[in-house]
Amino acid sequence: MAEVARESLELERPIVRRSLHDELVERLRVLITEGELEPGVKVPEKALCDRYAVSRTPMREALKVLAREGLVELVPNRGATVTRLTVADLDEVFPIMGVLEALAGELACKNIDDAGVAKIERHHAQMAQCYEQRDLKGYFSSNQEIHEAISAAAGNPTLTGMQSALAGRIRRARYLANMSDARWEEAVAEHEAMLKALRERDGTRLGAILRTHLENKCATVKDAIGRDRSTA
Amino acid sequence: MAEVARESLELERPIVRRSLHDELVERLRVLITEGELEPGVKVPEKALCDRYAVSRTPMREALKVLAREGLVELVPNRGATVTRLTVADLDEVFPIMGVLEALAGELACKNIDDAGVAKIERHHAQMAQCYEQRDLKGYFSSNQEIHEAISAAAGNPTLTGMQSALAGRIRRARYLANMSDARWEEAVAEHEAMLKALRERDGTRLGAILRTHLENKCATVKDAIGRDRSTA
DNA sequence: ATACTGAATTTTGAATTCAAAATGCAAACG
DNA sequence: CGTTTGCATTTTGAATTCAAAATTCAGTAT
Repeated sequence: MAEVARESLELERPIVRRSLHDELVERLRVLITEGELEPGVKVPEKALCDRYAVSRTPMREALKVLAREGLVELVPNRGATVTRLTVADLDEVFPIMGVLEALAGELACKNIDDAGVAKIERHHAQMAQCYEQRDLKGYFSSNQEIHEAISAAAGNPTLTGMQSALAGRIRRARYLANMSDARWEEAVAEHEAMLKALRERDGTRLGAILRTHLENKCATVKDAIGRDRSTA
Repeated sequence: MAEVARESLELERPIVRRSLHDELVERLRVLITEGELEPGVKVPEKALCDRYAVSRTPMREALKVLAREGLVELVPNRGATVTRLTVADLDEVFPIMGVLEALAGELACKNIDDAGVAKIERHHAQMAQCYEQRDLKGYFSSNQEIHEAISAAAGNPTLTGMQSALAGRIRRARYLANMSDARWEEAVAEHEAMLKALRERDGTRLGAILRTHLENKCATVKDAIGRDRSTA
């Protein structure tokens, strides 16, 4: 009978059909953060429509969303431009990132299990190795994974979402090429302290470390931007 | 000569012509926070288009933006529904609000001038008076003005924007009708402490007070929601 | 009577169309 | 020779149109 068949059917997650505009939001975000669309330039709506073979409707919906994220600026009747990243922007964004990461750290200490800590330990080891080899690219990559892992461990999707939105806004500063040896060493030391606090589940201390870590990072990035006018 | 005329022209702020979709975002936000569009119901796209005499294009753009703000949920091919506000949501949002307000408080202490403090003192007096008269509506109103004034004094538009987005998300809980006398008294005491810290420009203390203030508020709101199933 | 089937209707996503605004450009004027 | 003015072109905002998907509902079979 029908009953049996119905109960034997497992509940699978529904096939995710994404809307065009959702897809576009992601694609455009990449274009901007990767630097293909440079700060200050007008977003070529028509050209992008051709490129992705979509009409202007979903493209414009995507631009509205990106505007809200702060990646582009929408001037009525004059289209979209990629927002410039100024030093003032960094001074606005980094302190916020700081308190959000601190909160994430606190929550992570409350919720994380040993397996979670172990995972972060592995990322940390990876990062330390990159530091030894002066592999800046690899260092940044595992560094990001650590911060994302902490955020995930906090178990607060809203928080994680806000963090990634802010991170996206400043990622464009391709400061990757710029980090003094002294600062780099300091950053690694800060990460050691983080890991220790996390092992001990000391949320307050981890939060404080993360916040100053971000403050220092802000100074570093501002410094890099000051030298490289192309991002401003 | 032309020079003279040109220099005599003052630089005025440009006439703001808002796009339809921008206007709609605000209107819809009000509909949702004021409760005309109740949590859980499907957003009647067609009806709203008729109501505001616009076509579906700007309406859908507005819904995309609201979805990103978390006020509506967009399911592909199934339209928009007003997001329900669950206790879990509050547990996510309030801690974030807490650290953002704390940061705003810290920054405000750094930047605010005496006139700014005086303005907040006035709101505070107003609020205290409402408390004496047990005027809950008025109390909430001046309460909100105080928090907004602190945020404004922080001088960080990004921060203020994030705060108002989060506030909008939880404002719908019309917990206005629910606040125990004991909690109310406590809240007023917390506000007294805030004002004192602000007068003394003690950012760290103000931040800490704001954060616990929000934590307490969260407990109160959760309590109210627990009783009133219509919001959940 | 109840549960399934399938066609009609409605709703949604996206392309196209249309009007208004901005931009570019060249001719006219000082 | 440099400005300014008016026109043509392009770009933008919004309405309309069209196709695909979901929903509704009547009819059928069990």
